[in-house]
Amino acid sequence: MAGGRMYNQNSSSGGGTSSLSFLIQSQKGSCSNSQNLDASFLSGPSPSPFLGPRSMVSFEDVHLANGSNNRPFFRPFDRDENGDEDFDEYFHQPEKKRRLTVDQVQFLEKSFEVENKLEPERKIQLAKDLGLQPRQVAIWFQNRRARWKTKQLEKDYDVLQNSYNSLKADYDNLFKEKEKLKAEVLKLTDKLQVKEKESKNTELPVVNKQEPPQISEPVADSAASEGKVCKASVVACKQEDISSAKSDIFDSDSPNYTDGVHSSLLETCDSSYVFEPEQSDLSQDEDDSLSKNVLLPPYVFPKLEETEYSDPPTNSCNFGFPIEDHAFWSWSF
DNA sequence: TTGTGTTTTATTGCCTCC
DNA sequence: GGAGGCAATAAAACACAA
Repeated sequence: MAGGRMYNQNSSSGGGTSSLSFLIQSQKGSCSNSQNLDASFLSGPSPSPFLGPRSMVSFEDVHLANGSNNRPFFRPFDRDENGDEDFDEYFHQPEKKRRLTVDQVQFLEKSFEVENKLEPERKIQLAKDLGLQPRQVAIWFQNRRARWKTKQLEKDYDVLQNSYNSLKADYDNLFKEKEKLKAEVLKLTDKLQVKEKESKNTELPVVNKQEPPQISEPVADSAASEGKVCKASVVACKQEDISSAKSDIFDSDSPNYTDGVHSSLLETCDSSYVFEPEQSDLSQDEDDSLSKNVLLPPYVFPKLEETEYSDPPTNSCNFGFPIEDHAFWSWSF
C-alpha cells in the first residue's frame, strides 16, 4: 500500500459478507433516458434519482448513508434469472470489477462537465446519489480527468499540426517566389553582361569624352568588366533603403520597374558608369556618402572590395541582397 | 467460440500541499 | 504526516471479427 493508504476495504477477498451490503432488487423504469437524467441532475442530489431497473449492489457505507429511501444501484447480476445459486456464488467470490451503469456514468459525466475537480462534500453527495463508494466516485473522476487530458492533448496536437501546415504552405510559397525571382535576376544579369560586352568597344570613346581624362581607366578584360558591372549594381542597390529595395525592386507595380527590369538596375548597370574613379578621389567622401545613405553618382562609388557587402558563394552578382539572402537561406524548418 | 484489441475500473507509488 | 492528485499499470469487462 502506498503511504499507508488503504483502498477498497470492502472488497477484500474472501468472506467479506459483513462488509458488503447488497441491495438487490429491481425496480423497473425510472431514469432510462437523458431527459430524466437531466432532470435528476439538475433537481438536486437527493433523494437518489437512480432507481435503476436492474439489481444493485451497494456497500455498507453507502447503504447506511442512504437509508431505505435511497436505492443505490450497481449492475451486477440478475437474481431473478440466475437464482439463489448464482447469487451465492457471486456473494462468496472475491469482488469483481463492475462497470457502472449507463445512468450512473451519465450522471457522473454531467457532474464532471460542471466541475472536473471533486470536493469532499460533492464526492460524498455523488456517492450517496449514485449508490457508490465515495472512493469509486473519486476514482471515476480521476480516470475521467486522465481521459480528458488525453483528448485535450490530441486537440492541441491537431491545432499545432494545422498551424504547422499553414506555416509550411506559406514558406513553400515564399520559397517558390524567391526561386522565381532569383532566376529572373540571373536572367537579367546575363542580359546585362551581354550588353556590357557589346558596349565595351563601341561606347567607350563616347564615355571617355564625358569623363575627366585622369579617370579614363580602360576596361582591361571581360572578367574584370563583369565584376565591375555587378559591383556597381550592388552599390546602387545599397544606396536605397533596404526595406525599400526589398519591396520595390521586384515589384512590377513599382514606378522603378520598367519592362521587367528595375530602372535602378538598368541605370546603375549602364556601361557609362562602370568606371571607377581614382583611389585618390574616394577617401573621405565615400565614407560620408555611404554612411549618410545618400545616392551619389555612380562614378564616385568607392572600391567595392572595401565594402562590407560580399557576394554569396553561389552567385557572384546578386544585386545587393547578400545579407538578406543569407537570412532567407538560413530560414528553414 | 475464441482470440484480440479497446475501454473501464481499480491499484500502486510518487509527489505536492497544508 | 495525512489527504489528495497524477502517471503508470493491472486486470476485468466489453466489442468484434474470423
